[in-house]
Amino acid sequence: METFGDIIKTERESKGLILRKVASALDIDQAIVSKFERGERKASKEQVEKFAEFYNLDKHKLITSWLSDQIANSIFYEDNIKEVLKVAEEKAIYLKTIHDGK
Amino acid sequence: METFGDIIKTERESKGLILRKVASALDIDQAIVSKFERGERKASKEQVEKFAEFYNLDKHKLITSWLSDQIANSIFYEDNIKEVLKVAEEKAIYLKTIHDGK
DNA sequence: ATTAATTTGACTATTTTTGTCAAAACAAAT
DNA sequence: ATTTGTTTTGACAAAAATAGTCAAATTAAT
Repeated sequence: METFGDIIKTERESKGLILRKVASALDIDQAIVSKFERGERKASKEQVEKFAEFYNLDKHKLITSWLSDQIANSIFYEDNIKEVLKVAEEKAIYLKTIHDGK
Repeated sequence: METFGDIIKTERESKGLILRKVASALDIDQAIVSKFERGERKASKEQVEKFAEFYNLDKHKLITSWLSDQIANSIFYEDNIKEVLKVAEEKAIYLKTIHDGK
């Protein structure tokens, strides 16, 4: 249950890199990278992909982590989380079929 | 699997109301109500609650429908929808515990 | 064909998000 | 304990997304 921030922070530390280096390599302000790591700001999908490439992480897994963070943050205060997500899944899969099949 | 828009449109029609009436009762521009019904614009939570009250619908159910629409729209193009939602559920439930328990 | 109802789109205002920067806080090392 | 390196914070401005208003266009009904 790691957040996107946890993942990129752990990865950076395991590689012994400092924020400034990562920031310049990815062309993102280091203050922003710091905020990403602590979940204070939300990265764009493009930025998530940059991190995946830079740290050599599975892009799909990282995006899954990032997307699920956002969804979780948008509904954690609701009291019928499971129901909401169950319905959301049905709808998403339905939308997917008409999207693909269209 | 009804969307929020489907619900409020069906409800309006079953009660034989015209957009203008609903719009004025809820103090929302009729163009916006029309767009809500067709899913072209996203309502705020306050607006969803207004609709629930006006049409005498279960507030939680309507919010569930509205929230799930949004989540579905945000991920339907992903190819691992189920995984994303599974992780999101774990995270949301976790966040809920620290939120409540805090 | 007239009237009524809905939908569309352009426009503005407001809010939210984004990036940038410098200073503050913190940590490590000498 | 002061210097040096790193991370975090917050203020600010620019840019983008969202929201509401309105009138005209379209569609439907009588």
